[in-house]
Amino acid sequence: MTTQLPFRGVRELERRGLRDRVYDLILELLLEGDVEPGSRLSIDTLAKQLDVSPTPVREAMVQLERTGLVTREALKGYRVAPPLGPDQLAELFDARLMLEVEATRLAAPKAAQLLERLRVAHERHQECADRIVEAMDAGADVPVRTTAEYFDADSAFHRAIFEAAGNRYLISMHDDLGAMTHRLRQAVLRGTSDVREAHAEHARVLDALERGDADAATAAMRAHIQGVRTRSVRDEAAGS
Amino acid sequence: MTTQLPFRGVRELERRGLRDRVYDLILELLLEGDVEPGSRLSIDTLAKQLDVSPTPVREAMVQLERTGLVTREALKGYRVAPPLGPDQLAELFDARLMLEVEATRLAAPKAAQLLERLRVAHERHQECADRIVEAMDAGADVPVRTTAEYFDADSAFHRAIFEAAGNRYLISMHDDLGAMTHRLRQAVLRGTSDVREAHAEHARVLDALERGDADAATAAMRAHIQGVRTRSVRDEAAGS
DNA sequence: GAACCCAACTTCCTATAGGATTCCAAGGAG
DNA sequence: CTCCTTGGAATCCTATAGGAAGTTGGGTTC
Repeated sequence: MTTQLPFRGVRELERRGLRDRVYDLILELLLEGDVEPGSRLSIDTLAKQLDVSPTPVREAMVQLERTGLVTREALKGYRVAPPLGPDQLAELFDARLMLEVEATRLAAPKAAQLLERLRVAHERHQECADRIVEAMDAGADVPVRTTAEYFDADSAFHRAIFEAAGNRYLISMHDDLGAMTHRLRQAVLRGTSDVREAHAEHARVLDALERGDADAATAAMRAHIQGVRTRSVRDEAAGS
Repeated sequence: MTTQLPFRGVRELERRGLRDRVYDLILELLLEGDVEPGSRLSIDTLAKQLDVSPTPVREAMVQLERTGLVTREALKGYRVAPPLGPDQLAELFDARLMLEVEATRLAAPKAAQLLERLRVAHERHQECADRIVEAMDAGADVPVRTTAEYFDADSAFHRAIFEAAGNRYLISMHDDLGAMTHRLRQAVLRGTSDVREAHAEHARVLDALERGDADAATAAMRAHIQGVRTRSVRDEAAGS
């Protein structure tokens, strides 16, 4: 029977080198946020901790350099990238604003296939937001699992738009900024209003796309990114 | 005296690992265009040819993956990336259009410091163009050295704008597309009119920036990229 | 007391070797 | 004649070892 063919397909896709798995592990380690910015990332130490040889670790680090999460100095090794300064923050938002608006503009005419997926992501986003607000209102600590799901849902919404735009270079650029954006999200999540506002802004983008109004969609996306920027700098100031 | 300090600074910057040198060599090899698209790039073979061990070659290949010049398949090795298809070409130009226009928009207010450098690059561009036109009119083969200088001058013009824009993420994105753009330039350089038109389009951008007219500058840049796109597809059709 | 120098340790970087996988070609069955 | 199988060669991938550079701490000199 051919019913098991997809199985094989998945298994084929899962066949990845050790380097890729090491990459994922270190990436996860960095995104958890438990590592001190500026601290050294010793190749040999990481290799021992992960119980592999230094070679695949070294390759993963080259790949990680691209994300901006680690910095390299020849003959001196790798370090966890320092936190984003104010100027770097501004540049990141300028770049992201350009990308997201352009992606929305390109995706708008092809909204037909996009909407279904976008609604699913949006609903999941809402569910996660509800859980976070509920936990925050109760004064309890928000579980790491919950915030991770929230970030994932938020990310899925934007990613759907980029994939609908159908430009592999835009997607690549978006992914490159993904790690940085993730670091930001963690910092932004301070109050319940942030969650509500973000979701409402997403809703306006979705609404405009449903109406087929491309200009309104790009404007709504612009407003969303600007909103994130505003909340970021505000929370940045309040947090420090 | 401190007059020799810059010397030390330069020497410090030159201190790079073997991996970086290997990267440059392979990159140069790929940009020369002498390699067949789709052909395999054996790690061990490259290592022997460059007289180094496979490890730094492996690291360089990971870095090269980012440029899009090589593709990797786990456990199967690296290959020279296939030539750009029509759809990929369109996406590349869309992305570049977005980047260059945004960079021009950001750079326009800071034109004061930019203009000097831009004029130098523009003049060098003209000199190179003159030499190419002269050689083409004489029916002689254009030396590789000459075309390389022309590409470099063209690239310097755009790079000056990006650096004036002062956004490290935009610069990074631009660099990522650099390798692909280079492959395109080689294909575009077919007739003397292309050289003249490109230079004239640059002139309009420079002129608008000198007048301090940001809108005109972005419009001129948009027209320039569109012009390159038009010439690319035309030559693509004529060449095949 | 401060700056400089030096030695030992740690870490990075490169080279070499061996196991695992893929590719290709030759041979045999249908 | 076509398709499948199978063996060997080439290649990728990972592990280990040693040389080179950086880092830290203590001692010395001004």
